[in-house]
Amino acid sequence: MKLVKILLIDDEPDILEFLEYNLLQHDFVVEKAKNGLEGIEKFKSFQPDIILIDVMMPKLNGIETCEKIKTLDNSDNCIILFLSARNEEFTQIAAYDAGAHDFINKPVKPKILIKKILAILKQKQPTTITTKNEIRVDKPKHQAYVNDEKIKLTKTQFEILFLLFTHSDIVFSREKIIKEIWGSDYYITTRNVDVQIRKIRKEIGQEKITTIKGVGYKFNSQ
Amino acid sequence: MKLVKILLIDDEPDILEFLEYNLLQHDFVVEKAKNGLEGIEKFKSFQPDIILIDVMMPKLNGIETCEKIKTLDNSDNCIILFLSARNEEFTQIAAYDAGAHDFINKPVKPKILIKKILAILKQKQPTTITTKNEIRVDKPKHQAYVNDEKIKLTKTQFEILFLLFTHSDIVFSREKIIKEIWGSDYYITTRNVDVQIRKIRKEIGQEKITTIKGVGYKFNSQ
DNA sequence: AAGTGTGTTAATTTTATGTTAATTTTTGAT
DNA sequence: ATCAAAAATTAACATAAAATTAACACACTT
Repeated sequence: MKLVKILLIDDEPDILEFLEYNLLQHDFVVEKAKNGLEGIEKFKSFQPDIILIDVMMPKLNGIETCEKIKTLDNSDNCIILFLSARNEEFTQIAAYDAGAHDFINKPVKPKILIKKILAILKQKQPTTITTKNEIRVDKPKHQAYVNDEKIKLTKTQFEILFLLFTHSDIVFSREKIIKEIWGSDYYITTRNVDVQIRKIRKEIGQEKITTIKGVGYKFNSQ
Repeated sequence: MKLVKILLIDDEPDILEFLEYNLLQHDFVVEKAKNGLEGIEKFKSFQPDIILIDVMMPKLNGIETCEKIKTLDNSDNCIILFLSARNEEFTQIAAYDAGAHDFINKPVKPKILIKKILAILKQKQPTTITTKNEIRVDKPKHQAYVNDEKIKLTKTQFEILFLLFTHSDIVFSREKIIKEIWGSDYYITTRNVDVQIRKIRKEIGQEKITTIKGVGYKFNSQ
């Protein structure tokens, strides 16, 4: 199963530690941020599946941070849960308006928090849509796009593109590609990879995949 | 937009009235049940998108009712929210274990309830009666239409169409289709799926369902 | 200029799917 | 309980599409 990434944003170090401790008991991957700005930066680099964010924070509060994150790429794939000791009605309404998925009252009860997260994950449909420059790859739909235009790729071509795309700038040898796509005990000529790469390039543009002579291929992130 | 059906289960008539009043302000379709047994019956006939259920009820309590509903057909498409004055930890954990999506403390604040429901609906994938291009699928009636004309599909064919239709553009492998329609411990040849797909295509048109060679089938949203 | 690695195209092989018909199972009526 | 009809399932074969290979061209290195 895919690992679930959770970003914690809270100005109180004790709470961060407490939440992290409890989440780590359940194989979640956790990142912490101690204020809204740091949270926004961590969101960009970490690309969490779920954010737990405190409402009351100095400078940028939770709701403002949430609004900001909602304007960023891939925020649709991310669920935002608010934490707060204040359970006044207007705060909660503001949180939902900002795009919150749910509201959790402090003090947080770990068992309930975990249950809630698991319930949410069960609901959440798989997406795995990743965007980079003008290319977009959607695994469940088995569809790649160039500037939002669908392109035609066969199964093998799609899988090779997906592999390179999700590991941008990393060079893959032909042997490595064969191993990843076909499996380690499958024997085909490396020239086959060239042919598939050519067909992918034809669809997404020549320059997107670079050949490193004597080494292999890589997808360029910019 | 598609109408959202909400089933209320609570033994206190006042609360039923109060909830109904507030939900009707927002174009939800509401049904009421005054105990767990009635709730289960209403679930079968009404096929709600969301259930709001009280935990504390005489005879069949909320959690027992929830467990029962979860064993019925289509319960996967239905989100269950618990209402309770008791917010003890063990009650909440039992509720989540029973398949609850969330837990709402009484007294219910209408504005927050509405926000919460809207947030959930935004997350939720489409279900019951949905229309896409010229196709329409009506789950309770077990009937599909092309340009408002009824078409003839058998049970299996309808279910496959419904599965693909409610997850448009997402590719389903034959194995996945078998698992979803027949169940995970049912063994039939994958070729059977092809035959059923052929019959569906014959009714709704060839081009509505695309074959992704080596992967599976998908319903095209446009 | 020879050697190596890659690009490209076309030919070939393999595989997945489409399709039909035959068989088995289920359903529903009497 | 029996039978007929409908549906589900399988089997067999045809066909189209994709994967794979082979062959050759080209660029670059030494």
